[in-house]
Amino acid sequence: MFALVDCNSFYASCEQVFRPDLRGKPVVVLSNNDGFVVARSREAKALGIGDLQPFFKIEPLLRRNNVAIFSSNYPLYGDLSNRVMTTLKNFSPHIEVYSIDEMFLSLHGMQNKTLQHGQEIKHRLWDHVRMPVGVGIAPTKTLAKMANRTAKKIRKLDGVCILDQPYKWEWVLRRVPVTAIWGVARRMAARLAKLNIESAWDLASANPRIIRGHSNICLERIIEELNGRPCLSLEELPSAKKQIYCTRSFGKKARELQPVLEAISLYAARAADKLRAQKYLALAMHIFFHTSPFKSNFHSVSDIVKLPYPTDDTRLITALARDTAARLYRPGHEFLKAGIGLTEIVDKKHYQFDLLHPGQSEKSDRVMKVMDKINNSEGRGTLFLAAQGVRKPWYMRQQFTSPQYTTKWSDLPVIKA
DNA sequence: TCTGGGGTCCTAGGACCC
DNA sequence: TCTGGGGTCCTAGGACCC
Repeated sequence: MFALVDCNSFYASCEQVFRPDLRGKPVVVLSNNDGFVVARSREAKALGIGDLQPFFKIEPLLRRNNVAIFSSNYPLYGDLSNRVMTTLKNFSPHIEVYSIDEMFLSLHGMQNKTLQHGQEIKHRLWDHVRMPVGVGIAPTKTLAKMANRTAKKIRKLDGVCILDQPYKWEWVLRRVPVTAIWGVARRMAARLAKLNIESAWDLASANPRIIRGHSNICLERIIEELNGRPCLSLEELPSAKKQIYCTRSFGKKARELQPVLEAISLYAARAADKLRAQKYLALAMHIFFHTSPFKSNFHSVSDIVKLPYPTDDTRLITALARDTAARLYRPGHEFLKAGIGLTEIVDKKHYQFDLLHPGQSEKSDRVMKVMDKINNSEGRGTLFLAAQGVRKPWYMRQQFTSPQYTTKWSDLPVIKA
């Protein structure tokens, strides 16, 4: 049996942890650059605020209804996510962290008291972290996802849903469209509709081989999983990243080369930081920037360049990223977004170096080590390359950021006596 | 004025090999 | 008359996830 624990409106719930005055009130959290609504408390949903709505379009509605608005505060969310995970480890030795707000647990050998178990998980997370969650329990991950969704939709279930018998999951699957299934979205649904498959149950009772002819192996696995036959296993060890991207929209559109170069430099440095944290080296890099796709004359440039040797040196990666960006840049455009990706990455420890090429110098390693040490102890961005610029007027908008309550000494909440 | 960011996996088709 | 069979690797593009 698998349990899927999914935090309710995770980002909004995180903001409420240190603002209990906002409990029971409408709260929304915006994406980077204050672009979209990415999380809504239940009360905000009740006001008719949809998911992924552009902020500028719904701002009047939010103001009118006194909705609490927050920019994304990832240090806070990441830390609370870790606390949720730590608490869950008391319930099962086998946990997969699927995303920042979702964890799968293996409940092997606990078949008989699953409902009680689910309730305990929910209550403990509220007691320890003040995090409201839904719990779905079923014999496969796909059904556990469905159980979780059901736990949140049907109030009577009180946040916990167990689908441990075929008649139970048949009841649910008959009542939801295929798009309610994990791994089936709009485009797949359109193709299935042509085969007269509309409900999740239609898909569950279809012939996997025939469906595969119309699609791919993923959908065949989904059918098996919907029938209680596990195809997806618990992945306890997070797999190493295969590519590392850092990309952002500009807070103020870039009309000149300078802000583009500064942004590219900053994102190159961030990507290199992540690369070193994973103890990997990069062999190639993807650089791109573009204007708004919502406007006419959409202009987009990109290039993939090889690094001279496998490296994790911020200085080398930044220099090449800047040269590439300068080469791609054409004046006369208002750039909306820029980014870089490290696309070919290899394990630093096991990489076989070229016999005739010395590769990255030890001096480079030492410089990067010092840089990381300072930035880890004094805060990110304490030591940086001047190429990133100092004032950064192009940096993303974050008008409504809450304090980093749990990860920054100066933001620690103060209790008044 | 104003629309996120960071990933993964799969397949088809081309290039190339013996 | 008339041009195999089996395989690998790479890339672009599609689809999906949170």
